Amino acid sequence: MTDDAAQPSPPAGAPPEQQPELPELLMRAARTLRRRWVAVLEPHGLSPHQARALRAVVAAADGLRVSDLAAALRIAPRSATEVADGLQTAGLVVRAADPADRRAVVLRATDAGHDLAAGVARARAEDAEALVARLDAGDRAELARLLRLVADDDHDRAGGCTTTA
Amino acid sequence: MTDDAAQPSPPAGAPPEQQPELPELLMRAARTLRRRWVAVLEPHGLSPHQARALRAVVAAADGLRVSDLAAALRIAPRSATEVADGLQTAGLVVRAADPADRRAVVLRATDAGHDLAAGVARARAEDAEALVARLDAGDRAELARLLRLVADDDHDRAGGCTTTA
DNA sequence: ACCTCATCGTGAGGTAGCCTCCGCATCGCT
DNA sequence: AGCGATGCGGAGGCTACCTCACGATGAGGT
Repeated sequence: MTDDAAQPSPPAGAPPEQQPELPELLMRAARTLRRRWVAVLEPHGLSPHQARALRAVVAAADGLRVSDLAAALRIAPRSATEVADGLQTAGLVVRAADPADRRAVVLRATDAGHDLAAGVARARAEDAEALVARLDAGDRAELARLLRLVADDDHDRAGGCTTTA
Repeated sequence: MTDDAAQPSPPAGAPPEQQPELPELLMRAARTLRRRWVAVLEPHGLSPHQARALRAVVAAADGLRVSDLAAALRIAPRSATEVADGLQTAGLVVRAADPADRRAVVLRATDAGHDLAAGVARARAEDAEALVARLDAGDRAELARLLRLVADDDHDRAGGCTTTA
């Protein structure tokens, strides 16, 4: 009777002994990705979270409410106020009254905000390109397919990056 | 009420844009994984970081120095002290004098610590198994191969989880 | 018209997790 | 010895979250 009870490592010598490694490998790849993403952001003076927020604001043609920003970032509304503060202090967004609802405040990207968002998007695309350049087209498609299988229970659609926990 | 929010990908633009999806997909899969990992940990009352720390302590047969814990967690030595405090408060580790160096403090897992670590490892393995159950053996091997290609510039080997930006 | 309740943004205050600077005991070397 | 280097931890600070409370506003009922 081989000891197979809750044993993380498969019997030595067996070829298929990488399953337990898979999750770790995935986390490692993700870590690599995030490290690069942070590195891309750094020269622009943005945190990953700020970058996500800026992207959301830029994407909203007619302004983004603070509460919508909170939803986009998956944080409490109160915390979104702080993120907005940061972006505003950096001159990337401005607050304006929502004509449709005087309680609300809409965030709108300034020219600098648009420029920075575009620059970041470009830099990020370049970096992503560099990263996946090691894979040929078939591999990319295959990887995408497999990742989709693993990730499909993730019901969120926020793009970009992970925020920590 | 405005459900505009963030638009993930603007289809208009550069033609060859399948790659930008890949990194995002990867991050999403990683997020899924981490969410599950946290869920596994929660009933045990551990944070991901504590779990990593406990694992490191348990793995060190003759005790782990605080500074080594810091290295394992990639945090400042001072911060490792705090992590150790948490584990000690939870009764999972004890501090003892290092017979070889009276400056040093070695952390040693208590029985409870060993038990909990074993339980967590089992739960995690089960969960990981459940997650990759969607893939057949060939897919797993393929995914592992592709992830290795993407992750190879990551020079650390810490398992489990990420945090920190 | 008015009253009530939900919603919006934010001030106040709290927590977790990290950091640096510093001090103290101890090592290792000369 | 003497002295710089090393290992922990106290003090204090930062960031990024959170909840609770509040004033202003919007929307619906009567």
